[in-house]
Amino acid sequence: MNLKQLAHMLALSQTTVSRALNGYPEVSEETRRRVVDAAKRHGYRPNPSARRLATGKAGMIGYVMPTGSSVNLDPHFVEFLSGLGDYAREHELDLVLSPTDAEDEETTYRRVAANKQVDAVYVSSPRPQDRRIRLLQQLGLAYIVHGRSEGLDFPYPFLDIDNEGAFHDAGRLLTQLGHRRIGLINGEITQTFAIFRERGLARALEAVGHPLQARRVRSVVMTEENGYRATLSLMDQSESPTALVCSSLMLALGAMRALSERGLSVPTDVSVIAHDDVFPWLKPENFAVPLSTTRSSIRAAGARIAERLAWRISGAESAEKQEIWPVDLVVRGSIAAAKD
Amino acid sequence: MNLKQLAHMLALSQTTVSRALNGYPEVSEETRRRVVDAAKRHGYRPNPSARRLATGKAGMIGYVMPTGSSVNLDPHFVEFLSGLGDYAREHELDLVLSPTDAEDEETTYRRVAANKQVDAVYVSSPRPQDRRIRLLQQLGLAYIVHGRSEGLDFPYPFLDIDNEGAFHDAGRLLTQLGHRRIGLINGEITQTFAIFRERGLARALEAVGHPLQARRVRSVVMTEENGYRATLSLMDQSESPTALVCSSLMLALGAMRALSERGLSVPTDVSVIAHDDVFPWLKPENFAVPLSTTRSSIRAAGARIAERLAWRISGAESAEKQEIWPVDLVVRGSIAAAKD
DNA sequence: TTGTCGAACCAAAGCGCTTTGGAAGATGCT
DNA sequence: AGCATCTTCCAAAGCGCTTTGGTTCGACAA
Repeated sequence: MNLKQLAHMLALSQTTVSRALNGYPEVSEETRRRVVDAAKRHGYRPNPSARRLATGKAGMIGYVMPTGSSVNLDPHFVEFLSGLGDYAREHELDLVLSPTDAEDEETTYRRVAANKQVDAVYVSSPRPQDRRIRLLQQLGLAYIVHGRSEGLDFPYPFLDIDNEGAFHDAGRLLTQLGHRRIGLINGEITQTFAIFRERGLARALEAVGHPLQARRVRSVVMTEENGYRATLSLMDQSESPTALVCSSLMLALGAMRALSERGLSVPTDVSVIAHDDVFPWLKPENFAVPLSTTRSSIRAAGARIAERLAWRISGAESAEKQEIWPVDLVVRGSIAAAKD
Repeated sequence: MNLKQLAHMLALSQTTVSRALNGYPEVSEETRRRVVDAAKRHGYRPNPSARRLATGKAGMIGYVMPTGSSVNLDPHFVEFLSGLGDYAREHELDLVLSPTDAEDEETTYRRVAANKQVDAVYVSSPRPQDRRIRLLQQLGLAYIVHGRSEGLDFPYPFLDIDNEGAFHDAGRLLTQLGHRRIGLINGEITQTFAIFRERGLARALEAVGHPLQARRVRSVVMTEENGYRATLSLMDQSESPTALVCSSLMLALGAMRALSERGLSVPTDVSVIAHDDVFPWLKPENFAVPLSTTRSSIRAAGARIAERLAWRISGAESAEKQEIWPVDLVVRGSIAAAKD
């Protein structure tokens, strides 16, 4: 069933039917009712390709997805996607994933923009001075960044959590408990979120006159194994940390394993705080010792991004809206006062 | 830059340019070279919407993605996606995710089929007599199932791993080690993969005259917490299992926590085997006690599905090809001979 | 020389929608 | 009655491609 057939069946022109369906005013209410009714009855659905060709609007949002043997999409992505889906589902918004060679994202962004298959894209895991953002700006493709870049000389729309504040608060709490030797097991420092977290923790330590020492910081891809290794390397130093802050639950899992392997107990010997993005399948309260966390639902962020993207497309949102979410600090059994 | 402009600039008709670009024979080799060359130089890219409208071919593959507060996309999905991306990237194949209310997937499938936005879809987490498969068959939309259904009266294309064989082998190994009381912590039994796994384990136990007891089986959503709970409930029974088989690493993680909480050590008191879908961020060899696993890369499956989907679209593959991958059984420290 | 055939190219008709630029008829005002 | 003004509808022109159904021209055979 296409427009032509529907129009013919109603003895109306395609113009009128199209307008009736799209809510234009040049149609009498009675006609509109008839049209809408018939469309529903016959299950008419405008062909999106045709519509897109005519209007240039796609009704889809995109994501340029880095892949390749060296790249691992991590589980955060799927949670984010869930959130995106939560919103998109209710608006019949589809999501287009364009896989790309991680080394050459630019080409893919250009292709996506040229194809006009999507109205807007979101960008994740931004780095300082992120080239993708500059490129999108220049290509004129609508976008929103999940996270933040830094050092860009123009305003760009983003949604981020207060990573700095979160890790500052975590650090402050630890210092209040008397900890001075605090270790940080962070994500890759090329990403701004990691930079902000380190900055936050450093600020808290400075406030008590014990700057964060570089030798107590590790920046790694956030896997269990890396958490384990980083922890070992931190604990095997002289003057080892009395507290550990981890950037993800995966890292914390590895940290816990390393600590127990070294015969160190949590929180008696070492306090641990980790950032929790809220996964349904692994919860900090279920760690052998319930884990204190800075918590922010990445799924909620996904839903919010989808919503803003939708607004952005419809022109209801400015291209410069920046949004920063506060982060909860949830105290559980994994922290205690420093021994010495 | 569109076809018209390019054609005009070459002083050729659109027909000829189109044919040259698409490899039709009615064009002299010299002309073709000129055209291809000019197209490349000017960065001409056919507008996909227009092409789609004209041909009906989309050049994209789809996935109807259940979402909603009650649905949790699990981390397997992201690994699968990585694999899909590995292949798709090299073929400029995009992936369209259509989020759907989990209660009403049918509507979404119909929409996807009607929209003709994608040439084919893949179906995951099939159940016995899966209605989606029947629907797709009837809608005439090309598809491949990741996993298997059961009890369908027509042949359908799928890629599955040998879940039955894997858990049979795991069970047989355990029985060979003298275990007779074996517990199974499975995924939701509505899914065929879980059914096959239970079947495999049951077969192995029957072979030694000790049928799998229903009271030693749990079927749960595969989270750490559920693994923990299921393990507790199994171990707190009289005649508790001397060995545990888990359907995922997440479950195994919870199982390990439960066992250690009960003061049971692995493998001395309890042997453990789990299925490993191969995640980069959590590896069985890195468990406190290295975990024996049945292993099959879900990422590889994703890549293979993408490949087959591409063939399917181009008509190079039959609509009935079924493929079953063997599963490795990897022995590590978590299993030992039964004590009694 | 004429007729046939293949190679190489082209004009134009879609694909299914939106949107521009009217047109017809009803209504209001003087 | 005459004219302007809405209201409501329509024909047709795109959007950028593919594909059908030619046409033209040179080569070759008779």
